[in-house]
Amino acid sequence: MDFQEGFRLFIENGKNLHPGVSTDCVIFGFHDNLLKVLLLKFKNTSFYALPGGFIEKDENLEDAVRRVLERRTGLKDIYLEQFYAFGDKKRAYPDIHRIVSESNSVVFNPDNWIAGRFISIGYYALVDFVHVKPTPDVFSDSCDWHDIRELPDLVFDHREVVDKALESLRQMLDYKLSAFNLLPESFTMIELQALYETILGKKLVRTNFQRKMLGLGILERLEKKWSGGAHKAPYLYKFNKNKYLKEPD
Amino acid sequence: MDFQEGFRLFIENGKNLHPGVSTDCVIFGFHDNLLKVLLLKFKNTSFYALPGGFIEKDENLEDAVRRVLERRTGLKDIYLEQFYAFGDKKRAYPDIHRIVSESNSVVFNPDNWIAGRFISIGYYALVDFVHVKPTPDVFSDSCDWHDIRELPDLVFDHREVVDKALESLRQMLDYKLSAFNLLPESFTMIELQALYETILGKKLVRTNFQRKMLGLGILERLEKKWSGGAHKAPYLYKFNKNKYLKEPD
DNA sequence: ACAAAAGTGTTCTCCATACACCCATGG
DNA sequence: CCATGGGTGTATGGAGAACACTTTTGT
Repeated sequence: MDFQEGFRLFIENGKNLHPGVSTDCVIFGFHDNLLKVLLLKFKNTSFYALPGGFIEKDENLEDAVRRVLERRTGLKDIYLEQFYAFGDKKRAYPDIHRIVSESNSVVFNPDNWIAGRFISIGYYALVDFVHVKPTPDVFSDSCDWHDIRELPDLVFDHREVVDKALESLRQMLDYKLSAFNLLPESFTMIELQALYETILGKKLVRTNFQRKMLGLGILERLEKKWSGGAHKAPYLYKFNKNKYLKEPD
Repeated sequence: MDFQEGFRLFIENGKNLHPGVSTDCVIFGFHDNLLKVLLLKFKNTSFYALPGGFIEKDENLEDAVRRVLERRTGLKDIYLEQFYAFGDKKRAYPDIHRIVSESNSVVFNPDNWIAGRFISIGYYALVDFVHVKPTPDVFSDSCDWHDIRELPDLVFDHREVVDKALESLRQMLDYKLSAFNLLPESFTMIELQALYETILGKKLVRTNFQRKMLGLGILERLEKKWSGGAHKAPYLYKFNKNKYLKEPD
């Protein structure tokens, strides 16, 4: 489906949506020791934006977010945290929607509901990079990972949304032990440490980090890995959800 | 103004409001060593509810909350934290609105916008109990403090909202040092400790508590207090905002 | 004198940090 | 052998909890 037809259907569907509210998703992934965020680029523009969407009239807020996530990543059962509701009165962007529309030969009506103000609920998601199949929507010509330290300019207030998401992620890292959701099913200690270092933006001492992680009693050691390097093969670990659920609170 | 006229005007004003979104305010106060919450009781019913409201079309989300807070408490410049957005699809309560209306001789139209679903942004506020003048709105015959441990049944999902607010308050207590907002300008160490104990729901050791608080370097000691008891008068302390702003982050 | 408030000292545990060092193993 | 991974030991410092004890001061 092309942009024009997609836009027509999208706007028509407005009457089936819960009014006044949108969602923004900061989807974090981890690859090559870099923390990445999934961004869409609007067709025929250089406008980058976070994935997001709207809530259907008979749909739970979180389900609406999961629907968006599944479409952009191909994944169900994603780790998700709500982190903030953005409610500034300036959150209406008719100009951007107009430019995007006109860049795709669509005449934009400024009375269109999409041009109005939305209060947006921000969620961040943690996904296993290798399982994600980034999938653009009809309005985007790309859906790609971007290093969080080198994001392009973002439309709307999405830069602020990303910053707040990262801040929340950092704060919750130890408390919710959510980092494992960014790794594959099995991973090495070195990989886990690299992930923590990347998220927190600082070096950690290997021995202490390993003691701490193993001390949590939530890791299960599997067999060895690799036969590539000229050295000892690292152990593989797996996050044990059962052990995690026993302890906290 | 009576309920009927108020209701008519309120409903008419719907077109000036941002659609689909409401706000809920958990206003905490501290008195007689009890943590209290401000509740409204709908006129001629036994329905208790949190103060809350809607956002005007050209109004910031947080400003909308402050507008409600000022009307219910008489206070500006209230300490405020957003803690959660409630987005369940079942958040529409036509029956309750109908009963409230009919209890006040208003014929309720189920197509009325107020009967629809709202996504509600939850805020908690911390106020100085003695400065608050609880003020009911046209739909309420009382606006009163209630001990958080003995709340009456609440309408809508407001019980869940209160619980989540208290949880957030507890988590943020040390991090944001927000408890001082629940006390008068000046207070004694004993009062401060009682406040912490009430919020956290556990006893604290006096000596350690005082060392910790004084060690934060954010308290300013004033002159003495009292001449009531047959004993030494306690010091009065004041929260020093300047010292607080220097340290954190 | 008494009672409440305030302060000091000490001990323990737990945790994070830091660093030195050893062992294992695959080529 | 040596590079990498994995592990132990140990010292330090800080926070917090527990408790004993002293000092201050208003009536």
